[in-house]
Amino acid sequence: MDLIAKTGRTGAPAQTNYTRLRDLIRADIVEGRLPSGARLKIDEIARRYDSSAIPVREALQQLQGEGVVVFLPNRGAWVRRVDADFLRNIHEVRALTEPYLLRWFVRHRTEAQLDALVAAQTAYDRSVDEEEPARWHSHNVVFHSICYDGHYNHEALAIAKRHTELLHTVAQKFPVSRSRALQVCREHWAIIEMVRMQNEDAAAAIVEEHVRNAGRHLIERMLAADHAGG
Amino acid sequence: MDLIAKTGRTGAPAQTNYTRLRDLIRADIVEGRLPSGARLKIDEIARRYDSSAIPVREALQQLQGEGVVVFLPNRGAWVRRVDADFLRNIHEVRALTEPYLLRWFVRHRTEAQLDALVAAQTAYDRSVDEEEPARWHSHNVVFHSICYDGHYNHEALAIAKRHTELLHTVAQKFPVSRSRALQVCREHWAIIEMVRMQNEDAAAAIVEEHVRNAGRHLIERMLAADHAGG
DNA sequence: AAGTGGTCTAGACCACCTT
DNA sequence: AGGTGGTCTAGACCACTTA
Repeated sequence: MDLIAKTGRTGAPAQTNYTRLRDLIRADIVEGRLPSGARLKIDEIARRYDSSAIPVREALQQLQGEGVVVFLPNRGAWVRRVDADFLRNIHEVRALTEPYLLRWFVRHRTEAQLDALVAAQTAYDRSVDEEEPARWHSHNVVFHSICYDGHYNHEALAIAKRHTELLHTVAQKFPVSRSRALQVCREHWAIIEMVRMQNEDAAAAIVEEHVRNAGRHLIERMLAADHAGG
Repeated sequence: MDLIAKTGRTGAPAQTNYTRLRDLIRADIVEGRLPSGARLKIDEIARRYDSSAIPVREALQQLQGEGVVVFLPNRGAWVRRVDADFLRNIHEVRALTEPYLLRWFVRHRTEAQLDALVAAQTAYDRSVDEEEPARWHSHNVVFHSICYDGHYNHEALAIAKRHTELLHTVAQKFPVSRSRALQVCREHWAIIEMVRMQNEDAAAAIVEEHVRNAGRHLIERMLAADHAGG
């Protein structure tokens, strides 16, 4: 009973305590429950998730590898602080990798994938009208997942995934404006059109600009909130 | 005495045992003393570096984050196995990031940096004539370090550094042919010329081709060695 | 069904910060 | 000097593998 409660094991465990903790802590960081810059005291976290020091440390080490946690030897761990420079940096990398990833999708997409993309974007459109800003972003994630998930280059995907996770933490805190959300939808439809036409170069160019716009908007939002005294 | 021997601490320690182990193990992997695919048994490694289980595990977790070690929960750790697919994948990413990194260097280089680049390449030229193949690669690393090290984008640099490390492990095992080394030198001189002329687009185009050539050659060498029964 | 080796617990140790 | 909290040791535990 205790064991099941602690490890979440139901009967077929190939999961260890530290992988479980890693996933829980990552979710708490990505969703903003452990905010940017928060100190991660080992005992505190161990109590929070009903565990102990070593598995917590291992989880944090893995998360450091993913870039969401920072360790200072003998000084402890923190949630990585995301500032404007960092956002600019990862958007410049995204402006390289996302066109690259998209090109392969344009060449190898199936009709079913195209349909899924249209459906996802239709849901996004509706979300902007009907849901609150904090929920818009998950539609964005879905849209890009459809484009990239099947790519053969797992190293590039790992980089993209890391960026997506880190951006999620910020997107929660600084949701896009309504006008930007509408622009995102237009950009997505433009991408869909080029995917439909199998125009690889045009699709790549649009998504590159799309990423740059996203970066600019997010940084503006963050700086505005900071100056307002957030 | 024992403490100093164990931790390498001389009097001003801001280093922990696991960071020391991480650096030692990484060096052993990168230099090929712990070969691709090797099983990393915790107790064995602990004895090898005169330590114990927990610091070894932490070191290995960090190295997993860097991509040179792979963990399977409850199954242990291995030196990441580098195959042809993996090499193709990271070269495709490098073909994106290196032109990006080089562009900034072309715009912001100093005269002193240009001189350093010429000196480094001159040493490389000489090395191909005078040193054994296994030593050529370090000149390559120096050349690219000069171009990239000052870049503001630390996230892009981290990606590049990770790739450089992983490639070093393979470069040790499959040194380039003499003819390819000579071609590398020509490509480097072409890059230098464009850096001198501050022709950003041309420099980017050359380095992209340079990376693609390097990837092709390395994969060919690896496959040839594998078929020969490596 | 025993062995191997990865994982975790409790508690000691010790680096760093504050007073 | 004392306190906080990160790091490490010894040993128990337990998942997975081989026979």
